[in-house]
Amino acid sequence: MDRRQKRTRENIFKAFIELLSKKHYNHITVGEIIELADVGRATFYSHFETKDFLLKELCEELFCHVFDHSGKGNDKHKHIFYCNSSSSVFLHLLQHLQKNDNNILTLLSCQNNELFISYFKENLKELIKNNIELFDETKRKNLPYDFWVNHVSATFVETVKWWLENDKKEDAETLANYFITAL
Amino acid sequence: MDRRQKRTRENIFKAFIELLSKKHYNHITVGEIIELADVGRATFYSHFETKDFLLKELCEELFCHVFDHSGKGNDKHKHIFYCNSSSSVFLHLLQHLQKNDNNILTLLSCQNNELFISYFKENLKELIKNNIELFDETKRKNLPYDFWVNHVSATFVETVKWWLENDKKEDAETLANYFITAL
DNA sequence: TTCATTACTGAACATTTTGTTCAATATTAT
DNA sequence: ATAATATTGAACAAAATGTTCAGTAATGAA
Repeated sequence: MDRRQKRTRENIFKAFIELLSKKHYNHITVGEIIELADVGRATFYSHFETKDFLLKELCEELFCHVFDHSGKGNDKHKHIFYCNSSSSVFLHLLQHLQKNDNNILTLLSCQNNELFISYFKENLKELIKNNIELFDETKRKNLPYDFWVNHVSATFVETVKWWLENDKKEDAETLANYFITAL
Repeated sequence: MDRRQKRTRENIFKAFIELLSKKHYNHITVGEIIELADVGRATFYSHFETKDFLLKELCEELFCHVFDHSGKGNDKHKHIFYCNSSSSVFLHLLQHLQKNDNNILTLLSCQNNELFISYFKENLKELIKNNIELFDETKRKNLPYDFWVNHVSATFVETVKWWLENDKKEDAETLANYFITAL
């Protein structure tokens, strides 16, 4: 890919994330994005059909990168679920979040976090499905599979949201305990 | 209140709900709303400052009505939590939902349900706080109060969402059992 | 280095949507 | 009946969207 394209794309993403951390998605205009990204209007539209598509591509790029489901590639992220207890799974994920890798924490904390929470949750579900045996066996057997996967994923997401809304006071271990206790 | 005002307001709400059930909030224009509601542009803006305010007022009117927290008024809704088990609480609420009272089911099922889910969840929290003793005592004592309230509320909401996304196949009793089992 | 290719620019443009204004009209409560 | 008030519709400015295109700059490959 042409260096110019990559640079433009990154500048737009960066500007978009910065704006998202400050104001509501609906009130961000293409004009603001291109001004902050310092690219021409025509350039923006040659990269992204609309603002909605920009959002979608940002989500896909970020979340697919962090939650790498493919068997290939390096093992940087795949290790996340190579644990033997559900609490250490949570710890690993939290540690990634705390470092604000790929600005995921920024996006999960922003006004429009529902947009990103849903991506986060969907990716979590895949991970949980692949490690379903780590969680309470009795409940798993007494509930529909989809329901249970959704519940574990939702509980995880809610734990993170609660943590974010309470100024991230707790450390990873404490939070992991809350998660496991609630489940 | 002047009959004209009430009628206009109701027409606008009705048109807005109909549009919300068909398309995304962001893509609904004031022009569409007033056309469907059959009111003048100036009239719309004399009632609601912006589309965002229309949304807010709709939410407040609907949810505050169903979840009547005040001690006064008739007992139509207050009875919801006059139960002696958490599963019958859930049954009561589900029964209300199933009747699509005040179009709440329509809104919780629409494309933008996050907007309404958050109102639903906040109102649920209040009800849960007032009936916290109905739920698992061990967990309640081992988790921060806010965390536990949020978890119960979120689990409830997720159960309803799961039900909606799976074409409402289960009956109220089955769903109540899932909720209690997960909790 | 040269050169063909490709991306970016910026300004102009049509179009859509927003939110306001106001004089004329219709409805309401008393 | 009438005074007060809500609605109308049309016109308006302002803002945002998405497109076009000729000119310029950066890039990768030879």
